Amino acid sequence: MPDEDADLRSRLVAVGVHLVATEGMPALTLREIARRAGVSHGAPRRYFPTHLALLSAIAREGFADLADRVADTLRTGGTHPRDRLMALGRAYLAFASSRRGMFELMFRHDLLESNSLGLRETSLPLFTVLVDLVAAARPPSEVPPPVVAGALWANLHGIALLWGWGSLPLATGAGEVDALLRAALDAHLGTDPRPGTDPRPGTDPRVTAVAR
Amino acid sequence: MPDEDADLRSRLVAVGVHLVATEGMPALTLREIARRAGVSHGAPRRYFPTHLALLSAIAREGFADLADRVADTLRTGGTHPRDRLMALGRAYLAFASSRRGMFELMFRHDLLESNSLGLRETSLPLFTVLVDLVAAARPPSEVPPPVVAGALWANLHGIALLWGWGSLPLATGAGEVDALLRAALDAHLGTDPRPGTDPRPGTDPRVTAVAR
DNA sequence: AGGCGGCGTAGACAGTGTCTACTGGCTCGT
DNA sequence: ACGAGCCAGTAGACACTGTCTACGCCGCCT
Repeated sequence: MPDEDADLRSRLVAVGVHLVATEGMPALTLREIARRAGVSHGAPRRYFPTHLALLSAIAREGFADLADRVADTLRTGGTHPRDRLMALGRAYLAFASSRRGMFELMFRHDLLESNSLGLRETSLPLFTVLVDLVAAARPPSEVPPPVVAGALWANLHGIALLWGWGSLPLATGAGEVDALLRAALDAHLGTDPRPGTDPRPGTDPRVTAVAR
Repeated sequence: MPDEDADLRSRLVAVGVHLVATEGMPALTLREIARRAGVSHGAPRRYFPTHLALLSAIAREGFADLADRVADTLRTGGTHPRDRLMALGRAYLAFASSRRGMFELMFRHDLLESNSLGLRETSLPLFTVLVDLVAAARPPSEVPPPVVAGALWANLHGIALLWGWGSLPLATGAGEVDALLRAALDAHLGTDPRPGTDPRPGTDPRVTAVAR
């Protein structure tokens, strides 16, 4: 329930965040948001010149949320870069599955393409975190860390998508997705050289945190 | 220019294919398609109960096109599974970038979620091709080929997406994307053991089956 | 010949995003 | 203290969209 006595601008994006979480992305109508905010359908125009601008503001909130979750996960996670990367990946996938509507909204092409909205800038700090972790977790190589981080992110995002709409026909369980994630890490960073870490997929009890 | 004297059903999807290629996905309005097909806006309802059904038919055409391209690429490509996988990846990325609107349409969540449309079944043969190639290209391991293929596909799809809207801040050139693709292959299959042009002995490319 | 069934038309309806004309109330300058 | 101006929000119009329903028209079959 969004704050009642705040300026309309923040109330609108709060309503939007609440709405996309409960009703899904197609419910993010300009008029519906205005309705739930208790104003007429023309009111948002004072603060957002177009519908996409409002959606972008809501999506920015989503990026902030994701960044917070990743930060929390990294704070409570292990110290080894490998573990931190695994935690980051899990947080990413958990976000994609629990906040599915918001995730869709965040990566809508027509939002990202309108570069005047600063969405790319919003998603960039997350990427730098990933780059740093990759640089720390990987033995030095000739291929620069940002490329590896990009590939890893692409992999992560692809897993989130394909898993999201169930088009990974064989790896549908949460544990299998975790295996997929671990495989991705092994793939891009080389297999984990640490002894005592069981590389067998599916045996990690922390996996269940990802399930919807 | 779609065929003039064909049954309306195929004319509609032909118009849709042409339209999404020239004007982009938001132009795929039911009324606009009907307009370009020279019929009234209610006519498509005879053949497609809803707008999404028509879009799904168009998307199916896209999947068929992608399968054909992949088949062509595999036919003219090298014989080593590694080369074939690289060609497949390039074809996938080329499709995603040249037929961008169609690519968006094909992977729209609301199309994929309506499972009664058989889209998942349409995209499955492509996946099996990938699985076979992965099985042939990779040394035997305890992690099953479908999982590796899934991870590879996720990686591929993620690259296509992130590259598509330019959110891979550092790898924007076509050559760099190719490097990203090669890195993905190295990552999921292990680094290419072939030194130069020397084909690896013992691994015969036994996969020639193609989709459709 | 006549009925009939399918194909396409035309219009209504609710809903959308954008734009414009218009208030009501608040602040601010004099 | 008081009128001017301005600004947030209202209300309605407009061109769209997708869906639904009632209606003709043409050809086919018995």
